[in-house]
Amino acid sequence: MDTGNIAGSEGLSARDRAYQGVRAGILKGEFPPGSFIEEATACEVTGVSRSPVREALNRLAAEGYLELHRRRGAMVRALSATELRDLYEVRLMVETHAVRKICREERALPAELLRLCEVHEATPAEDLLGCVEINRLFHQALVAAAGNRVLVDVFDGLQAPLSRVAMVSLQQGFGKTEVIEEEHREMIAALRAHDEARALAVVERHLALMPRLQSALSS
Amino acid sequence: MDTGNIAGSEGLSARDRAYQGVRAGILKGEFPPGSFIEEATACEVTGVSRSPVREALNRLAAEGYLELHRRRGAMVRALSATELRDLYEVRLMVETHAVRKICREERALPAELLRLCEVHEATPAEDLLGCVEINRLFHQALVAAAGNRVLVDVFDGLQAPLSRVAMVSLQQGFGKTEVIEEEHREMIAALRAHDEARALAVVERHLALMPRLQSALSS
DNA sequence: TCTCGCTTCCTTGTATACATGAAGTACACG
DNA sequence: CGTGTACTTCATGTATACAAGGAAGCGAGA
Repeated sequence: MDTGNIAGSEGLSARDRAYQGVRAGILKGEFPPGSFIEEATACEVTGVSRSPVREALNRLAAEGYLELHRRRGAMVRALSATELRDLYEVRLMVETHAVRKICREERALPAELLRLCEVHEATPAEDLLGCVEINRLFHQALVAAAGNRVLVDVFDGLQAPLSRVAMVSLQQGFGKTEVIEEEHREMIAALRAHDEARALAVVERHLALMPRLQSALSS
Repeated sequence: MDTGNIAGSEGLSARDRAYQGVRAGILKGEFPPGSFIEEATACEVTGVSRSPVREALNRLAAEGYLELHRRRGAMVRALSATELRDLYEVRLMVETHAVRKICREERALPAELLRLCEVHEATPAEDLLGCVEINRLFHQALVAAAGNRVLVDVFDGLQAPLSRVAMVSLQQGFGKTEVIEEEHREMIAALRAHDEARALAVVERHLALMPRLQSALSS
């Protein structure tokens, strides 16, 4: 039953191994959109039995990676252009709300935001995965600064499907990482000054770049 | 193994029976907030085995009813005043966004909205569950009219935790159902006229009533 | 009597066996 | 040759058996 110990799987529960294994397979394109993942297949790939695999598939379905058809199995969902647009519209709504709240209530900015900028600057542009993660953390911290836990949960829920295009986005050369970092700094400055109009402008400009990759969606 | 056939459970999968059974227990207060629900208990209550029960508990945890502690079990979550406020803040954000979009893009209103008003009028005020459901459907249809599927998903995600207080809310006498229906009609009129300011005012007034029940939250 | 440690039990986590129902195929009939 | 039906097969849905870890209770020693 030992499949050779996936790196970093020490101490993780079988369910988490199954989740990460299947998720990675989807992200890498080993399970192309539209294809069905049978439980037995997921078991072989991840090296765990059906019980944890089923829980993992359920979770992946809840996060939008899969579509569960009763007695048919788990189909890998394709991200349609429409859905991508909808996702970014909601994301813009969430971040806009967060920024407005931060400015109006003059909330203190967490040191985390500035720290992430430093980390970003110190990260080589070649490290795509690293930049994507830092960018995600920045926006998450921004939303968290609004002080609404539910809002953060909603934002996190959007991240799962968006993570599927984030890497593609950067690989395709959209959103140069230096530009992103610069805009993050500008955002911090605007928020510090409680300049709502300017902060909103930055958010809109920053997020407007993303949906362009609709054209790169054929994968 | 036959526990006497819960009403309306014909044809439902064991997982759904488990889900509805445990959920009903939480809503009815048979599992008070803070208490732990053991899998074996859920099995006895719902009459299914542990496999579907586990899936049901996972789903309930994802919806915010339960809090899963590793190797400790499923604790019934209490809705704190803070969380309730956060939920309504996000809900207001979502509905505001939907209303703005409907007005600006001059979207057609689905006949569903008006139909729900008629149904609401025809429903006796004593039928609390019915009124709650109609109200939920109205707001869901309103959000759906914005034409963003992801937005609807987010809205639906808010409903699960809010359903726990909706009934209490009406029982306590907040939000007389006639007032609610009248405001729904006013909302429709404003949207028809693409009167953004008026529609937004109605939304805010309509939702502002709800968080008052924070005081009735001790249950 | 209090505290430390061990043991035991009970819970969750995981694996596997069994049931059920659907989909695909092959054969027979029109 | 096309179509319909019945059978076979196989994936999912469900139940149960096994493993492992933690918490509570009990006992012994200080």
